[in-house]
Amino acid sequence: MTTRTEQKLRTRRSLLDAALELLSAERVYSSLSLREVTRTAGIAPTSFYRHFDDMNDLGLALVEEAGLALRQLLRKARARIKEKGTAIDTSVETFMEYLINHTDHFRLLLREHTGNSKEFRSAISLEIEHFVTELEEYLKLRSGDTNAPAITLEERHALAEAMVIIVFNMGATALDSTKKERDKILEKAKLQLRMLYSGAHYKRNR
Amino acid sequence: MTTRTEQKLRTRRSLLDAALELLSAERVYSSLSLREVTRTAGIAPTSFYRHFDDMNDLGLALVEEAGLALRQLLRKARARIKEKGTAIDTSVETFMEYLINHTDHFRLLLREHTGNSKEFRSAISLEIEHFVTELEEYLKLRSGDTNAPAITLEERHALAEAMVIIVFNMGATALDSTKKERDKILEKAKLQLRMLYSGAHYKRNR
DNA sequence: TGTACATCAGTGAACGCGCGTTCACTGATGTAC
DNA sequence: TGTACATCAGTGAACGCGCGTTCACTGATGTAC
Repeated sequence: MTTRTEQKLRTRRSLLDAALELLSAERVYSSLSLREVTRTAGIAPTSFYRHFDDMNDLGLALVEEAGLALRQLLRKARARIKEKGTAIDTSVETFMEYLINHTDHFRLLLREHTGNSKEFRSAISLEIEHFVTELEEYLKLRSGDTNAPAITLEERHALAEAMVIIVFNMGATALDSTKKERDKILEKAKLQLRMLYSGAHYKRNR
Repeated sequence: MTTRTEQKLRTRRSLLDAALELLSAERVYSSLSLREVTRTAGIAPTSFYRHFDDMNDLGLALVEEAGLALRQLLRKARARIKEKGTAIDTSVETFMEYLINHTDHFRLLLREHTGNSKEFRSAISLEIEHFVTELEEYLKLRSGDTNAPAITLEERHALAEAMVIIVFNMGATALDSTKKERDKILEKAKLQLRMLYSGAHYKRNR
């Protein structure tokens, strides 16, 4: 790679990083301004257009990165479960670990699900749906190993979705919490996931 | 009440309504401008200050109204359950009914949980927590009537919270859906709630 | 290797725009006597 | 009931500000020969 191309990529990176940095508890992506991002990145406002069409375009690039982190997380969690065997605990803990190491990207996924361009929202929904589908398949595969009663396809989908909703909600809450609060949030989420899992498999008539 | 006071209240109302109207799938509260709201309400920008300190102040008034709707919903749901007996179905259906009749207020509660002033976010969290607490107490009361095994206080809290998360998530998804999609979303939520409920009471070791 | 030209990331000036907020005002409504 | 004064919701002009975007430019890097 030539020097010029490398430099361009570095500038692009600093724009992405600047946007991530500006996202915080108080700020929502749609409230970031182009000038603010270039200011934070240390370049002229006009240079922005050498890298992205507009702020929406930059946002989509960030969602893609966040999706990448999410898929990495899935791989990591699967590997760990294979090793340790405790599916729910391991998953939730791995999720929390990623949350802490990729706080800014996760912020985007967990809370920008609303109020941006249609394209932006769909991109995020897609990442989340992918996550649900993966969990669904994992549950299906796993159902062979365990002696739990089989469940229907529809039930499995509802279960996977509910689990993801709980985990993402946990994530959104944990994002702006202290270490101590996070541990409580983590334990609560594990409990809720266990309720869902066993409720899905061992239903009773009320 | 004097004519002048009545007129002032009517103008205030039209400001609140204008803000609600401007909230939609694409817009987030923090992206609304004061001038835009006054324009929609049909008054001069400067008149805004006769009613609210700033947009944040107006937002808080809206959250309060939304909270009121939420408490009404709780009362209605309780009354209906007493009558019909099917707790989960009735609750979810009542929620959906309110969602449709108070779409704009619910939009605020369901998705402005993030990215506004601290005061604003706390106000919304408070309403949601109130909802959780009410559900918790209902579950406690109900536990006497049913022959389900007792659960701990901690479990009951986690259960109530998870149920509210699922219901609110259902609401957020339903907000921008067609009637047909809404019915599917409704049934899925019922299923997920049943999983939670029975999982909480009839746990098994995996 | 050296030279002449092409490319293109980054720039600074400039634009028109909508914003929040202030201010002194107006004129209808309300109140005191 | 009639009059004189007080209140105050709503206004229009004006402000300074940050915004997104355009444009012609510069000068370092890359390429052809």
